[in-house]
Amino acid sequence: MKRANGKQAKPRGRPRSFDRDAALERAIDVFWRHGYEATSVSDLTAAMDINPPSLYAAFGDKEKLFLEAVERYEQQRRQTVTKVFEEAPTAKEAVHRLLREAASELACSSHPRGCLLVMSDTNCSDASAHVQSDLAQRRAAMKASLKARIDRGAAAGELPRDTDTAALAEFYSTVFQGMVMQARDGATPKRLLATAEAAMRAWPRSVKRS
Amino acid sequence: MKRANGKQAKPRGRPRSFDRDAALERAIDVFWRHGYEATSVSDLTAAMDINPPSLYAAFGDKEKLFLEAVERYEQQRRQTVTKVFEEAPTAKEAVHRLLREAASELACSSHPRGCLLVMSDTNCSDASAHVQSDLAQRRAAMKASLKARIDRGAAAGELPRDTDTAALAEFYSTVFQGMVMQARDGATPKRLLATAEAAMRAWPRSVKRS
DNA sequence: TCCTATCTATAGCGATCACTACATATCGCG
DNA sequence: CGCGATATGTAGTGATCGCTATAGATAGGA
Repeated sequence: MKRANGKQAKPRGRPRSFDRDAALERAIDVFWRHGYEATSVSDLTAAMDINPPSLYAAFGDKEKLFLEAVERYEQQRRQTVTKVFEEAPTAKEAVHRLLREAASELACSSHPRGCLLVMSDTNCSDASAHVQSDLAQRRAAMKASLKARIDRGAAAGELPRDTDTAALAEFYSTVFQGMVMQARDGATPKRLLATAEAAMRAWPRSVKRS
Repeated sequence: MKRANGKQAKPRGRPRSFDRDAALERAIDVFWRHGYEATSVSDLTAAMDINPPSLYAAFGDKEKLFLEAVERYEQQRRQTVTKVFEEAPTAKEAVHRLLREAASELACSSHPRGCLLVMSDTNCSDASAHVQSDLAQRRAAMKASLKARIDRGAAAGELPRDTDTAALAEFYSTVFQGMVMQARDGATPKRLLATAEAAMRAWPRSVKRS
């Protein structure tokens, strides 16, 4: 809004007395734990250690804060996924690494369980329809990037010619979202990994003997 | 509570002016759409076409009403699943039918999308921990009955001897929960069916040629 | 008919929701 | 220093939350 030309201007009034980035990280943690609607503004101000007016001045309102939290969360996720997709030699290996990474990450003890993008999309009233459609778009984008990586493998001849890559991408997205729910229900990284390995058995096999 | 001996006693006071079962069905529909926390008592009284005191007299409170709704919902589901498990000749066929039935049911237009047991387990505050643990128990029971059917097949020699049936049950539970989320995001029965078929490719294959 | 029991509708309880008016504090600039 | 600008803490706004006190309505039993 106010920073469009110079990289750092000189703010005129009283300076902010808290670290905006650190506060946003705290907000991500709370939203990650409870989702959008179930997180109250007083939950947020308590976790961020600021008062409501500071929150509203710095982030707009609860919805804008959430969307900014989601954006930052997903930037980091996107970085990981992109790296996995680029470094894996084949589409199968890319999916395999993605699910293995998910198995260890979804039940990691250093942050809340599950995925922020999935934590807010059930148990919601009509009031948050705008937030819901934003999240749905992001999930669709994730599925699309998975399909793009599979298509690359298909173009390289890694898959049977009649493979439905959209269906394959949807299947592995489904497995991922299921793993999120399992992690929420207390699944260990080990059990999530077993599920990931099982899912890889569904990878299309060539008709001719390999 | 009050009806323990005779099958139908003669109530003394003013009779209830609404159909308790029909009202419960309406409540199931609302909870199914929005989950537990995101459904307000006024949402419920509006849908059930009664006033708050009638709701509280007939069902206790919002939590008891939800648990009763879940119980009725699951009784019906359990009936279907039990029938599928008993009639299918093999464990593989049982799982296959279960996923196909889920594909058509989760995106059926005659009721809300998704599964009531899954609709309430994200986006929730600490206040509903009791409800959450009830739902978690029910999901665990569903997974256990799936494992029991697979074990029956394993005992009949349908599976490789070293098969981890618990992991297999967990994998197909994961796929089911993922399908619930996909249905929430607008997946059609056709696409859900494609995902179900993909999941069946992960069924363990015997080492020796069949 | 009157009493008790139960259900019904109205109206409102205290608590919490997302959010903000207001006065005060702290900065750059003149 | 004073002045405008921005941030801060206090203390609240009206709306909604889950839930209920109360009084009137409607039944069976005396």
